[in-house]
Amino acid sequence: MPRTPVWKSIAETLSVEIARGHYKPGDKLPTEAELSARFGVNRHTVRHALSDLGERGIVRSRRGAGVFVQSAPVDYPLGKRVRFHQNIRATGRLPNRRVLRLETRPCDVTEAGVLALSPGENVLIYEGLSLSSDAPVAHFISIFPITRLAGLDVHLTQTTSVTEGLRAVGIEDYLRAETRVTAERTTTTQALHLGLREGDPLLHTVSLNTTLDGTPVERGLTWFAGDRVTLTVTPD
Amino acid sequence: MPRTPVWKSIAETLSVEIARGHYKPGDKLPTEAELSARFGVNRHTVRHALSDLGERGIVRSRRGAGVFVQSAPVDYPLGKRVRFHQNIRATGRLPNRRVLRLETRPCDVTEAGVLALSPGENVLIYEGLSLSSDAPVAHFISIFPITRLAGLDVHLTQTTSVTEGLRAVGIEDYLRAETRVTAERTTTTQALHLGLREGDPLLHTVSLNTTLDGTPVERGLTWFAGDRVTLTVTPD
DNA sequence: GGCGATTTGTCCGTATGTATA
DNA sequence: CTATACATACGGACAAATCGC
Repeated sequence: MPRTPVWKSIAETLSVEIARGHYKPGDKLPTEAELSARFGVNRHTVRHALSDLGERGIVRSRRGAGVFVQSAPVDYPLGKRVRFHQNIRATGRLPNRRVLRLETRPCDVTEAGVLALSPGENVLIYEGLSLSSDAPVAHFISIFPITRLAGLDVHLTQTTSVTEGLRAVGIEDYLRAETRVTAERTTTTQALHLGLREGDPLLHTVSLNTTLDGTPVERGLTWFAGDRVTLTVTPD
Repeated sequence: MPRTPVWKSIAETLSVEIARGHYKPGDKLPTEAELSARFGVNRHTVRHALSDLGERGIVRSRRGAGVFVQSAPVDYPLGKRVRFHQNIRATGRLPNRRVLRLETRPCDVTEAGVLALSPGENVLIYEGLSLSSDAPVAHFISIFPITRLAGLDVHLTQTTSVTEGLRAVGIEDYLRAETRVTAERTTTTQALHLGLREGDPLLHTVSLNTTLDGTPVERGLTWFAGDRVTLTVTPD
């Protein structure tokens, strides 16, 4: 059983403290000397941890000045309305999407049940990456009941916003009916897509969006990079 | 009369041992080689039994790692009121807690801010494990403003329910003001406590409970075993 | 701008445990 | 079993960049 290296646990500790907001973007971390005193290790070991955080884009070091927090996790509120573009823009970042797949195929049994479709009815599969200022924060697969949303596939090739795509096919508003959250490990391909290392933790959500009258419009599967996103729940 | 296949009786034996709690959720079963030695059959026969258990969702095998008991994850709703004992009981399991620490110390700056305390005022630290039918599902640290909840420490030695403890000091009801969710990896000690392997993913929540008039009564840090708990969010 | 203290970057070396050929 | 390679961790020395006075 391989023991986890000291430098790795230090990197994890610091990354969590940054994620908690203990150190905010732009803040200067303690000096390498202070950190090595705090963790009771050699300065080189701290440097190893810091260089790891640097590679992940979490901190950046400036010789003679110090090590500074580069990026903090995005706060991602789960409320009545969950809108990716809005959520990202609210943190002062630029939302974007990279499409990996856009295809139509017959639904399976669970999809039929969740989306209230007849067995074999077609669904639109929309898979891609969610970017926040060019940094990938999530891998998503959206499943739409295309038979009720004719033309959505075309609109999704023209806009990166699901909300806009739905509006173009007549859905003015929609609500988040349920979100289920679990923690998972990255698969190899997800690690590649999200720029993580294999086995890094992910927040996996399974969600259902419906129209105001309760008709399902989207089943969403999303894998958020665990150290780049904080889901927030605030009952109204 | 057709005799029951060997693989089927092996599957039945293992399934009973899991149900008895001999192997708890998250536990690693013996290797296929060990099992084939134990039952005196070929490894392929054991594989047949394990694949049967896998199809029934009782175990899950991970290449290169082993075969693991895959309990159905507990649904854990995050709403206006979040109550551990109620949530677990609602799934037909038996809730319990194991106390690791119960101590009073002066609060730090973040605690003072969150709990609306003066710097240096005392807080009660309540750390332990949350169990669902004896299987550990979470590691928690609760921080209470003990100066406003005199006697809570005594009551928490007599009940495992935070809700009951708070009622005993006059808090009849309390609300979940906010929950923040991130994904992390287990530390070595957490892996030991939760019966997970080092690096396994955790759901980490940071929460705040307040009285009806908004006075903070508990800051909670909780680490849920990622594969044993599903947090559910349903806006009212 | 100059100067010195601070801080990171880079190099030298030593020792240990683990995996692999 | 030996030999080899690699990752980890520690210790020290000095160069280069930065910042405050």
